[in-house]
Amino acid sequence: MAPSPTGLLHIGTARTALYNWLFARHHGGTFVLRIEDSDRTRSSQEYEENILDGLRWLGVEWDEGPEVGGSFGPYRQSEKLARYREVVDGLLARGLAYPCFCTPEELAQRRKEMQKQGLPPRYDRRCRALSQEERERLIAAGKPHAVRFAVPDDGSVAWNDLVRGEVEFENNALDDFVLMKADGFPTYLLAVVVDDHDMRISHIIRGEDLISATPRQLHIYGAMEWPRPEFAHIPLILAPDRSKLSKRHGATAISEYREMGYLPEALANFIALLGWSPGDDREVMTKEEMIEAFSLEGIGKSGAVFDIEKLNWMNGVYLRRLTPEEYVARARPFLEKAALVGRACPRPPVDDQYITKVLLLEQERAKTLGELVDLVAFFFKRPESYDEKGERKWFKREGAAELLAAAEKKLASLEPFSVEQIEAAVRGLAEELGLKAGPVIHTIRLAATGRTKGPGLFELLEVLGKEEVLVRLAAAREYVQKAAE
RNA sequence: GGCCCCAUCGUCCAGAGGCCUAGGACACCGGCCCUUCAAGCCGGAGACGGGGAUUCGAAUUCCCCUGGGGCUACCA
Repeated sequence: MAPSPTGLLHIGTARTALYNWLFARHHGGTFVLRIEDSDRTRSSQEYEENILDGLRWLGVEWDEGPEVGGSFGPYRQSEKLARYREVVDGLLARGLAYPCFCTPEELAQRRKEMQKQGLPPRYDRRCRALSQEERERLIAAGKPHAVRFAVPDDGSVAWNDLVRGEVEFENNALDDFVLMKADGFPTYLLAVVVDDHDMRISHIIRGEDLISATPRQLHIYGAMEWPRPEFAHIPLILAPDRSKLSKRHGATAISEYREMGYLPEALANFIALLGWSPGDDREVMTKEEMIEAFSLEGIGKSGAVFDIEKLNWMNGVYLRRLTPEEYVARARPFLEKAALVGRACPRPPVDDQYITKVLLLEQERAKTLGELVDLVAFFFKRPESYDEKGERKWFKREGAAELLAAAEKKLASLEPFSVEQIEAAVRGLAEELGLKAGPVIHTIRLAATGRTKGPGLFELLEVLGKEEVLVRLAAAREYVQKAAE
């Protein structure tokens, strides 16, 4: 797996890494990570860290690569420039590659003209025709140049793609592609081949967007007389409009999902299923199960739309399966980040026990840890307003203020302030008022939380504590009375 | 435009000639449970892009069309 650090770890890249990892684990192979930083203008340390962090967070551990080492390093292309130079010089010496003195500006200009004439925009190979003397003269004169691969005029290249089957490209459809840029950095095409060979890579599993890079890579293997690895091109992850998923479609970085409160195991599980299936109807699977079931045959050929709804569902499943301890440990940082913990509500004291109770009360409802923050906010902050619809339905009712006053009185005398006691009190109150339990419960809920939805009322009130409940009930009562005037 | 790839419910997958009156999951709709929401349970609606061909028989094989996507840089 060889991501280039020119952006945050993308969902697609993460899935490719996951497939590589599952494949390696399934077959007892070695999963190699390499940083493809051959574009020095776009690569950055920050992105590299984001990628490494993201992969580790997802549980995709590499056996060889940056930070862990290995016997076939370096694992960063910027650190092995001399090696690429050596390969290029060999190709140059054998006439399989040639220096090109055309400037990027000239090339762009010619491309534009060809397009205008309705021709495919290709390199005209003019530097291929230069004589040896001319080349030496230009090089001696210090003219900057790139090195291009001399693609044969006819014939074709083909390979048996492990996902797609037989794929073939005609040579005459191929440009004389650049192997080394004028700045001495290799292009992707050269670097991957050299690295894959040096690192003894047996299988290359990558996105379909690189399928057209394959014939050119194959030519380099041929020219170097190196054994070819196997190729498997997996379909792309699509946006809802079925185009390649990109930033304009919303969150595409793994780190963004992490920040939103998705669990790594849920995200990994979901992403794995985008384009792969174990062959049966299993969906929620552990890493071990996926490793066991993984095969390239199980990978589909068509692009998969990233459906956030299903991810949300799956995240909810994982959230609910967490043990209380794990769940609280993972959720807490989100509360802290939202500054809910540590500030606000005077009573009861916001301590570990309180936080745990609050969190557990909402475990079933949250789809993400980020969403959880909103769900539990009222446990830390008194309601500043009341749900509009709820207000119309419960507060504008005849006798709402009286109901709240009666509830205050009744709850004030409870000892202990427990679920059972509260339930008995509230139900008793309904009876006294000649009402069904529903209206009473809903009115109290709105008063205590500002909301119409949430955990069971009795449980919620117990956690909030008597004192706090009474304060809120009084505030709501006053609010209702004032609104009635 | 050229080259390459793809084509089953709205979405993700199952299906590798008869087991398919096409199965599962998300979403959607209805019901149950119930103090609300959520969860859970039960049920419903919903697809083989079109046309040829091969075959006793095609979602599954072949061809054409159509549609979608990717690539087309001294990016990767």
